[in-house]
Amino acid sequence: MTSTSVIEDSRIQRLNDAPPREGRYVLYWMQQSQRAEFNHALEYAIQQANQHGLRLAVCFGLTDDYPEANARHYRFMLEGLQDTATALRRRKIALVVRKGAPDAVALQLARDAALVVCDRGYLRHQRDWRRRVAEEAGCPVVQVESDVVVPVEVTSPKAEYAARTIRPKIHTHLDDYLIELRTTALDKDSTRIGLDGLDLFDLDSLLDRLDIDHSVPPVSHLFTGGTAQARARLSRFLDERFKRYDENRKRPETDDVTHLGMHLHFGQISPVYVAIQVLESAASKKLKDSFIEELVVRRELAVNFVHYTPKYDSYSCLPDWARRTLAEHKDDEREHRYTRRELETAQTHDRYWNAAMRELRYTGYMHNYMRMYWGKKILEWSGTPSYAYKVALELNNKYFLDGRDPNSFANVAWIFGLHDRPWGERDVYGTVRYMSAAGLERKADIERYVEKIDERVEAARRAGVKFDDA
DNA sequence: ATCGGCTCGCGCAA
DNA sequence: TGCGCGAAGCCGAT
Repeated sequence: MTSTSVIEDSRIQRLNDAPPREGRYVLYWMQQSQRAEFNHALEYAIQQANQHGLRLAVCFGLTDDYPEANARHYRFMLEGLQDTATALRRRKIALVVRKGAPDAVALQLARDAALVVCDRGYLRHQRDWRRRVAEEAGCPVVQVESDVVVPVEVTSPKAEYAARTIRPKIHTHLDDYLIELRTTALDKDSTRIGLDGLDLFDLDSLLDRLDIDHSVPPVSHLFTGGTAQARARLSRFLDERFKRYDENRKRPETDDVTHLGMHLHFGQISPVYVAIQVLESAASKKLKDSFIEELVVRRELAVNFVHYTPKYDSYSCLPDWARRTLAEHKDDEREHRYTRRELETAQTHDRYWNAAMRELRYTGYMHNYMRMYWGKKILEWSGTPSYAYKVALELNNKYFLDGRDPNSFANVAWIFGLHDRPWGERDVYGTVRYMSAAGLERKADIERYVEKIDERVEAARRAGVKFDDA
């Protein structure tokens, strides 16, 4: 691994052809990569500011109608932004957070900018924001892709069929992209750039003033947002848990996982940084390989999916064979049927499933292995597969701290056959992969998982996590 | 404990 | 055109 301050050209894209112009500053419109370190967009913006002899402004648009987001997500994100504002100040940069639609905030501040730099998001609304800013800014807009290891179009020009088809494509490029990002010092002190923004100091009152859904409470007692927290989690994982990662990934009663998904979702830590830390650790090659498989291959398969599948959030995103077989079995008799409300409040006959749902509701997280079982049973217990898909995706996005991530859409669709292959045919599922409670009992100490969740729910309640419908 | 079949289609070899 | 093989499994046979 080499050390360099050069940012790979393939991470950088011009989003319009507006001519250069005079301006008071270079603007970095931070929206996805919410961090002050190992952020290619930020370093690129600093380099541009230095080249133009200008100061740098960094802005963030805080909208109160982000699709499906609620107080749980906002709290975690704002904790991270607090952290990021402090870290930027140490680099002589002010973070200007303004209330409003992200594209509108970026355009306000773009009026006095010579150049706008933005980071990259792959969901429909994230792309729409950037398209509008590119069309209306009146100055060059440059997008820098910093939240994947291999840029999405470098990996592949199309929607990949499965992990096995994207895996070799990603591995071909890994060495070219797993490189350190050296920081560049900003020449002109930009601490007092004279742009007013929200005060992030008092998060409670800021959250109160936002017109958002408060029915899902924050889970700060367990998960606090921010780059510092993310780094601490990573180093604790590497020191204490990584050695058991392989054997315990299918054991939800353990906690030998990173819990980095939520930090990656808000861009609070870079996947390139995480991968480098893991590869430089003393662990065995086998462990490193299985970690890279999750962090890079599967995560970037999800990015590939949402990027190249216009309807990534609709039942029609499923492969033909899966929709065909599920349609053939849609009238099969269901042994159990539950309403969305019964599912949401964890009132089924299945104690394991209820524990998984309660983990999600009260902690904002669910063990990776239980996510599969959780989704498969929603398919099994719903009237139709397309309704099951809708319910699974909605519950996922409402309660997971990292809901609405590309991974959310890929993981939920996987339940219904995406990126998978057919298996033995049975009722309701057709040839879509089935999972059983017996499998959990065989592979894990599932009773201990149920006990662990009972304790965790109790702790959450003591910390003030409460629901009106409970 | 371990193994093969289940069942579809991609991607590569020929 | 044929063939190997696959995002995390299940089940029954041995």
